[in-house]
Amino acid sequence: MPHILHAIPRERSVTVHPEDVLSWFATAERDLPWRAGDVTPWQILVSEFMLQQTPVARVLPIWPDWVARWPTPSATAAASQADVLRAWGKLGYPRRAKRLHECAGVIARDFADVVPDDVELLQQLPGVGSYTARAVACFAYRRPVPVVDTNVRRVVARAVHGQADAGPASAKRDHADVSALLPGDDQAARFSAALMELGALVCTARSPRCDGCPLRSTCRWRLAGSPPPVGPKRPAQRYAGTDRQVRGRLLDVLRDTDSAVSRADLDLAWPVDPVQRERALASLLGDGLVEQLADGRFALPGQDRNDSTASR
DNA sequence: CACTCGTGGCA
DNA sequence: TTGCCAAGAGT
Repeated sequence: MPHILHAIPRERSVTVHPEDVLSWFATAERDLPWRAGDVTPWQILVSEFMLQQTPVARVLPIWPDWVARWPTPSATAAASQADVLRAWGKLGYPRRAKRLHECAGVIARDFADVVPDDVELLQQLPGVGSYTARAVACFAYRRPVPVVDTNVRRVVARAVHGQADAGPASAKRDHADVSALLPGDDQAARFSAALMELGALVCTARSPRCDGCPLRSTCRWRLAGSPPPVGPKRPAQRYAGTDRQVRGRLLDVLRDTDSAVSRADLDLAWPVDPVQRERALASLLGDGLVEQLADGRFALPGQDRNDSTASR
């Protein structure tokens, strides 16, 4: 008997008991609007697009208005890209808004306006990667697939591997890690939501609240004395002065007006460095987030331009 | 694999 | 103040 036990590698012994996480979740779950019972798969997909690299608090004021205005893929696809970009506002990474618009068109045209429930099909949609495909399959269709986001990877890194933070993402290993924890029955989907919630509320990147953690008695990282992260940390990404900031400024000008704007108007948005400004504008045109009209002015793609200032 | 791509809040 | 970070995807 002891012989068998000793043959089990430490890494693989159980440190996460699903029932502990689920009972914690029952009391700690946030009342997020996209978790309500009458929310459709499409509306859940919209929330996942918005939540890609964007905090919940910033999505909260945008999502309800968005899904009320465009409740289905076909309704979304029928909107102009300009209206979509304006409704997206300052959520950031506006290419997501464009991909969401494209995604709506594909679902409306190729899937009869019904969001697929299969991970492989979902992942072929524009803007839908491994995480989002699994999140929709799980949260919208209750499929028992592993859902691995940055929160889950951090919880697993700590509780299972005893490391302060997760290393670089590795789809195969990450999915295997979570699959090993998933309760095999109809609790799997709820468990995935609970694991994400635990990472978001308790097992946070900075100053985790271990006192309130349902895993505190078995967490390998805690049992090891909460050692600091090992290895080199990636240099923090800058924003001030980057092309991304310039793109943001240019797009901000175009979102704020119903009419097309001249190149001189765009110059005002980033006067200091014309070379960088032109590079940013070119990249926005290349991304299809901005278009240039025949008269040389610029506008969000597909917007109505019946403005009286148009030169004839 | 490494890099780009927004934005704002918080320690 | 500045650095860190937030339900990633695409190239």
